[in-house]
Amino acid sequence: MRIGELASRTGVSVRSLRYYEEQGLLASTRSTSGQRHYTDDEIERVRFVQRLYAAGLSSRTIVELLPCVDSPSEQNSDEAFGRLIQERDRIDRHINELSGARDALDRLIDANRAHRDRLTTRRPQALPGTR
Amino acid sequence: MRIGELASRTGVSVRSLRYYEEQGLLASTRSTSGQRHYTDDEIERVRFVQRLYAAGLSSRTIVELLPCVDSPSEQNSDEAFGRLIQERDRIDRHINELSGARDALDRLIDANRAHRDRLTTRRPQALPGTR
DNA sequence: CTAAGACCTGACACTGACGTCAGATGCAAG
DNA sequence: CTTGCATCTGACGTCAGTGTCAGGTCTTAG
Repeated sequence: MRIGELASRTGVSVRSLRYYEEQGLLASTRSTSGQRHYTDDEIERVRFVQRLYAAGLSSRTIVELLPCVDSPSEQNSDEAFGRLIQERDRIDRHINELSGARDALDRLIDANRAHRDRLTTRRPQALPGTR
Repeated sequence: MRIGELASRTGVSVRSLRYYEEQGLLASTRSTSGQRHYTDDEIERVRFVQRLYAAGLSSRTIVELLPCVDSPSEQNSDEAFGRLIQERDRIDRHINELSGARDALDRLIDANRAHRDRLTTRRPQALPGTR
């Protein structure tokens, strides 16, 4: 398939796909005229990359752990494997941060809701004399 | 305290503190010569803001829900309260995304470790307790 | 008083993933 | 063949939080 189809099937913009290739995240074969062609496998690849992006990894970091993705059977450089572990742990810590922030918001929500409820129980739903 | 002390006590750069003020996230009183002065309360405020930044909220968004932080006892605009709920849910969804990514990395780690173990079982010394 | 260091404002630089535009070429349909 | 859309490369724009520099003022120790 060509780049437009890959874009629409993954929900990723054409611009981004070209960027991924530029960063070494995505490969394509080229027709004689220079147009990119992809196999269905690339769909998975794009989704995987998207997922890591969403998890806060940079393209540089993703590139560094691609050896573990593309040939886990070979003895990949310890560097790549180390990155993998490192990023997993970073995500773990990030999840904890987010949980903390969510809890803080939850407390705020409760505090605010308490006051709101006091209003709405006295005057059920909406002020009658407004306007 | 002055801005330098607030910076060192929160671990946030002086530049950032001024930026926070510019964005309406942080208040300061000014001495006659124009220098910023803070009370201890601002330490908490800065940490709160940092926490929300870490959770992916933009300064604009944080500003929008500050009414709920600063005066939860008043009936704040539904808009601010709505934002609060909305951001809480966004964080929740983000946590799920991250969990998915982490699981994907875990699977990769296992796959790679399997091959590595085959090497390391021949030559002991391995990674003993690396989960 | 003086020197050093903290602080002030204002401005520009940077990063990274992408949007967007321009100008050229490719390709399928009428 | 032509028309029109897809694609190509290359370049510049964006956004947000922050670094950093310049040129000036304030504060405090000695």
